[in-house]
Amino acid sequence: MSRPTVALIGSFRKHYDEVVEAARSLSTAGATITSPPILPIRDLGENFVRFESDPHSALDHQIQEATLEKIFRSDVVYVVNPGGYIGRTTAYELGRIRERGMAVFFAEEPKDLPIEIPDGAVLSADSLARVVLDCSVDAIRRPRVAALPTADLVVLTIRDRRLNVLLVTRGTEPHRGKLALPGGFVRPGESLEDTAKRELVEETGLDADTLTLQQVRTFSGPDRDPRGRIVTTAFLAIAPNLPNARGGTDARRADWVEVEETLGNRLAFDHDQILRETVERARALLEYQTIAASFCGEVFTVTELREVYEAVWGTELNAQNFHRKAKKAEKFLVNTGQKRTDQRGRPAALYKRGPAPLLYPPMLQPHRPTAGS
Amino acid sequence: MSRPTVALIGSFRKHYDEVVEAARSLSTAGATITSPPILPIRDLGENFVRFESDPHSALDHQIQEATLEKIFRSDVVYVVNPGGYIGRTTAYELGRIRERGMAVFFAEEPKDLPIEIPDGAVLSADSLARVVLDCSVDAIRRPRVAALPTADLVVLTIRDRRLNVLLVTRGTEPHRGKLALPGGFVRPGESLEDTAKRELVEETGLDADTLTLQQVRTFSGPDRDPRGRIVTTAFLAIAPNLPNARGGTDARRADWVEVEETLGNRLAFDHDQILRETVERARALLEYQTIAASFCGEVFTVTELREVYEAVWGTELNAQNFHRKAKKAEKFLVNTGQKRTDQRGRPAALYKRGPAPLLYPPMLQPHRPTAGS
DNA sequence: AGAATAGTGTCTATGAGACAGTATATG
DNA sequence: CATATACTGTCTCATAGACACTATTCT
Repeated sequence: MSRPTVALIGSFRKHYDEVVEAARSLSTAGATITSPPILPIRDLGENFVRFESDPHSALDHQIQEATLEKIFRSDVVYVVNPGGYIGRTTAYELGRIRERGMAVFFAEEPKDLPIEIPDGAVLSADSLARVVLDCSVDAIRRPRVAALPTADLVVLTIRDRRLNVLLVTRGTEPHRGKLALPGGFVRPGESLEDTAKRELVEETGLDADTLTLQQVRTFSGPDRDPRGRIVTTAFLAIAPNLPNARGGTDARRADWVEVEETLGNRLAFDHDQILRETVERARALLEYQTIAASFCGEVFTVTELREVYEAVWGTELNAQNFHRKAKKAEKFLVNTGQKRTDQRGRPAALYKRGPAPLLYPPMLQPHRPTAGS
Repeated sequence: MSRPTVALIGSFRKHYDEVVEAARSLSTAGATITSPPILPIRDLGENFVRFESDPHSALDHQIQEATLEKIFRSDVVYVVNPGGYIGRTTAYELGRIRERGMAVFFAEEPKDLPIEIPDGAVLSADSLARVVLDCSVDAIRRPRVAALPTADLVVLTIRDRRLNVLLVTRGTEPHRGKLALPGGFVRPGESLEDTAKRELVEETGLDADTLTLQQVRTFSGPDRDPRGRIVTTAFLAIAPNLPNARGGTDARRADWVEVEETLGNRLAFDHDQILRETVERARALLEYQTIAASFCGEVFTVTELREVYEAVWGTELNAQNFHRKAKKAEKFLVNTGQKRTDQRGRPAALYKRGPAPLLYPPMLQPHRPTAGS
C-alpha cells in the first residue's frame, strides 16, 4: 500500500509556520503532503499567498483551482487553524471539499463557521498521522469524485423508411453550434429516469408514459466533458413518426437527422459513440422485445411494422414470411378489424399493440457471419 | 412555465437592508425568493443570523444545512455583497454552490476571494430580474444535483453446482453489519469501468483483464442512500470457481453466498434489486454470448460448461443435445487435445475458450410461457 | 384488364429435443 | 464383470426461408 496523502489548508498568510510544522510532522510520520508545496513564499498578498512554484502569469483564481485539484486528489484534508481561525478562502475550500464528501480534520475547533464537526475530527498533526497510518487508514482513504449526473436521450423514429435520430444544435459552449443528443442535468429529487422523462416531454412534446424509455449505458470518462466531471446515462426512446420535430420549450431547435449520415459527422462530446452503441442496442432489442410497434402509431399494418424492422436493421426482409411470423407471435398484435384503404391494392388489416412485452418466438436478424475475435 | 426561483446569499448581519431590497425587486419582477425567508430577524448573532422561522432548538450548522438545501433547489443564486464584501459563511456557501454547477450572480465584483467571475455575472437586482425572466431563463434555470458516483459489483460464480454471488459485510454505517454488494466510490481520474476493475481486484484478487466486466444499469433514486446523493452503476463480473473468497486488502470479509437464498434475505440499500436485475441479465447473456466459459477455469469439459448453464438458468438440460450444440457453435470451444482423468468413467476432452464473443447459433433457454401483461 | 398491395399455402432445409447406442475409464 | 461418465447417431417435430399462389383494391 502506497503512502497516504494529506492536503493542508488554512490561512497560509497568518499561520504559515504552523502549516510547515504540521507538514513536517505528517511527513516524518510517513504521509505525503500534496498541498501546499513546502517552498518559500514569493508573494504574501493581502488575501492570497503565492508560492515560488506558482506560474507568474496565472491569475489568483487559476492558482486556486489548481490547488483545489491537488486537494481533491488527496486522501485526507487537514485544516491548520490556530485559535480556530478560518479565513474566507479556507471557508470556500471547505465548501467545495464538503460537497465531495472527503475526510476533513481540524487542528482546533473551528470558530465562526456553522459547519458540523464530527467527533474525533479535531486532533493534532501527530494524532492525525497516527490515525491516517494506523489501522483506520482504509476508513479514511476515500478521495471521491463528485459528478453532475445527466440523462441523454437517443430518440429514434422512422422517417421515409429510414432510421432517424432527434438532435439539437447546441446554443452554448462547449461545442456551441454542433449537433448533440438532447439531454439535461438531474434536478433535485429526480432519478435519472425522471430526468429522461422530463427531457423527452420537453424535446418532443410526447407523453413519456406511452413511450418505451430504457437505459442503455452510463458514460463516465473523466475527460468526456470540458466543464468538469459530468457522468451521463444514455436512454433509448422510440417514437412514432411525428409530422415535425418541435424544439419544445427550449429555444434550441430539435431536428430529425438520418442515423447513417449522422454517424459520419461529428457530434458534440462523445455523443457519436453513445448514438452508435444505442442504435446497436435497439437492433438487438427488436429481436426479443415487442418495441418495434412503438415506432408506429396507435394502429398500424403489418407492412409498416416490417418497414420498421428493415429500417432499423438496414436489411430487406421477405414480406410473406414476416407477415406469418409477426401474426404468429404470442400477444404481439391485436387485430382491430379495421382496414387501411388509402393506397391502391388490397386494403391492409390494421393492428394495435398486444400486451406481450417480450416477443415469442423472437424475430431473429438474418445471420451475419461472426466477426470472430 | 412556473416562476423562476432565486436564492439570495450574503452577509445578512451586515447588509440585511440590501438583501430585503433585492428580494423586493426580484419579487415584484416575478421571481420567487426561496431563501432567506423575508421575516424579522430574531437573533443577530456575531456571525450567524437566525430568523423567526428557524427552530429554536436547532444548532447553527443544522440551520445552515437547511438553508443550503433551499439554495440547491433554486434556479439561480444571487450574492448580495455591497462593497464587494463576502463573509466566511458566504464563502463556504459559494464553495458548495460552485461544486453543484449552479448559476451564480453578484451584486458587485467580489473582493478578496480567488474565484472566477464570468462576464455578465455582476449585475443589479433589477437587471437580474430581467435576465431571469427574459428569454434567457432557460439558459439559467438549471438547478443541478451533484452526486457521488459509485460502482457496485455483482460477481457471480458456480459453487457446488449452484449460482453464488460475492457479498461483503458492511463495517460502517449505514447498514452496518448487513450484507452488501462490494463496490466503491469513483476516484479522481477514474471512469466507472476503472473503479469497477479496481474494486474487483481488491475484492477477489483476480486479474480484471481476464474477466468479463460489463455494465448492467445505473441506479439513481434520490433516496437510495441515506448519506446523500449517491448514484451507483452495477457491473456484472463472472468468475471461475475460486477455492476461497478473500477479503482483499480491505478489512471487511468477502464471502460467496448462494443467490437463491440471498434473494430472500435483506441486503443493504437497494442491493437486492440490483442483484435481481443483474442475475436476470446474466441469464439472458448466456444465450447469445460466450461468457458461460468465464465461469470455468482455463480449460474445462463440456459437462462443466453444461453445469454452468444449469446453475444460472436453474434448469436441467439434456446432456447429449447440449454436447452437440456446444461443439457446433462457431469458434466457441477449442479442443486442447488433453483429457480429464480424475473421475471414473470415460475421460472427458478438455476445451478452452474460442475467440468468438457471440454465440452462434445461440443456446436458447427452454421456453417459459410468456408472462403476458 | 392490368397493376399494386395484402395475405396464405406449401415445399425444403435446418435445428431442437428425445433417446438408443457406442466408447472408455474405474473398481 | 458392473458401473459411471463421455460422446455419437438417428428419428421426429417445429420453425425459417423461398416462392408459388390467391385476394382485394385502384386506375
